[in-house]
Amino acid sequence: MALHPAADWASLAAVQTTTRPESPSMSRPQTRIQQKNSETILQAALEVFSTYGFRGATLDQIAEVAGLSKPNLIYYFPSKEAMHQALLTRLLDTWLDPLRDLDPDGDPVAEILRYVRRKIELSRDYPRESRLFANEILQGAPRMQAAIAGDLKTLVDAKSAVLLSWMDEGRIARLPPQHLIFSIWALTQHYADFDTQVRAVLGDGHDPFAEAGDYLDTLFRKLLAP
Amino acid sequence: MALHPAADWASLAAVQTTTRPESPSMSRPQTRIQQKNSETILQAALEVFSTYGFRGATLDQIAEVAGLSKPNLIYYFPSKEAMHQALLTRLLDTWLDPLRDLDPDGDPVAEILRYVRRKIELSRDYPRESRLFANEILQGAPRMQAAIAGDLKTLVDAKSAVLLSWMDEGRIARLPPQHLIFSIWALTQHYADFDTQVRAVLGDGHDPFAEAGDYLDTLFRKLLAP
DNA sequence: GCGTTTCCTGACCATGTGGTCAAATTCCAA
DNA sequence: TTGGAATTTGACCACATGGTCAGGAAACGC
Repeated sequence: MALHPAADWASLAAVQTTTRPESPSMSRPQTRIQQKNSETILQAALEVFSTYGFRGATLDQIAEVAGLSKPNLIYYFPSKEAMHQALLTRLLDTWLDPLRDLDPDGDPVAEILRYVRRKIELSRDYPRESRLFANEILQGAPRMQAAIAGDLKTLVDAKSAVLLSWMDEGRIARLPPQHLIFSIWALTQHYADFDTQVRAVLGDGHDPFAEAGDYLDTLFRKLLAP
Repeated sequence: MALHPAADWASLAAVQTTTRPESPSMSRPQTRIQQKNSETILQAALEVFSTYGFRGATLDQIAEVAGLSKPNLIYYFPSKEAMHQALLTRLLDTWLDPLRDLDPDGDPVAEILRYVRRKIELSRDYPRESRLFANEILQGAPRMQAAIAGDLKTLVDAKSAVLLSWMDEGRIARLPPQHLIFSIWALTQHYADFDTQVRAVLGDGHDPFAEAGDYLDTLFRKLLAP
């Protein structure tokens, strides 16, 4: 008799700004149908949210893309809000993983270039996720404030310390570490978020992401050279 | 007896994807009241559109921000669409001006750094405009396709040629010129579009735009050095 | 096969939304 | 001061939207 079987409420706490009092922590089993349909719904929701933002997206549209009825969506997720939350939660991990992997014991330039490369690959392979994130931040991060000021800031602070130590050792140029990280985000996500513009300006016969990979490799090599 | 007195239809043609057949090109006079109110409305619309995107914005919200009644909005602009168009049209000029000013006869590095500085200032002083633009492109530029593939591409092509000639003369490093331009856009607009994130990560006691100005100056100096 | 749980949907509802309209009010030149 | 034009708005409309609900259809354990 469990309502909204697929919604993994426990995992939402991470992103939620206001804490829910209850969280029934219901029957976890997840049947195969549940697995499949909630995934279908999330993919459709990602498609629509990433294009129109939270307010601009409609359940009817998501239902159409998912090929399911509107009440069926609500069977799996209690609300539009919940779909959005589920997407954001999942997104944040994917997004931060590459930065987490920055190895303090590795070669500084190689580590940073590897991070840049992985971020470009994320932009190429998951542009909708990138746009979903961009939409959320553009709107002032109303549903991610906590995660940004919390997990994300903590991680950036930690990695900034690593960068600073590399700079102190003279292994890379001395630069404001946070802004260095911002520039990696800006440059890589630009190719996903502004894809339309990039392609229109480049015209035909270009592979934006391949070119971006080379260009950014050069850029950061020159920037980081002590 | 002119309806929608403030809407400057002639100027909209530039951005419009589908060409309007008529365009009455009505009485241009523009009374002081018209001037004031249409400006108030556009400011309010900018505020709301830039935050929620076109579909996420509502006339009621815009009316509330403008301090005017909803029918009064429609008295000045025939539709929500028209407000959006008016904003985009105005925006594009402001946005491209600094790039237009890139002087082929000036000192290459100085010219590019000046462009970067002006773009950062735009981000600092007109963040809403930047976000409006970002929102539009994120959604696939449904209302700016023509302008992007037209005016903007033309301008970028022209300036790319200038950059290439500078590279040929060995005055700046050889780089793909379009991507060089993209990186200027990405890095400068990031500070307006992702302001929330930037501030959350930096924490208190920072002046994001001032720091960005210095950082980007360094970045492009190193990047452009032959 | 059968009872129970899971899954699905047509019909519906309250509210929000873009936009209209007739009438009221304000502005301004003669 | 007054008459016509410009400006403003309350009331309204058709439609879209998020979400509900009662009941039907599959799926599953036995």
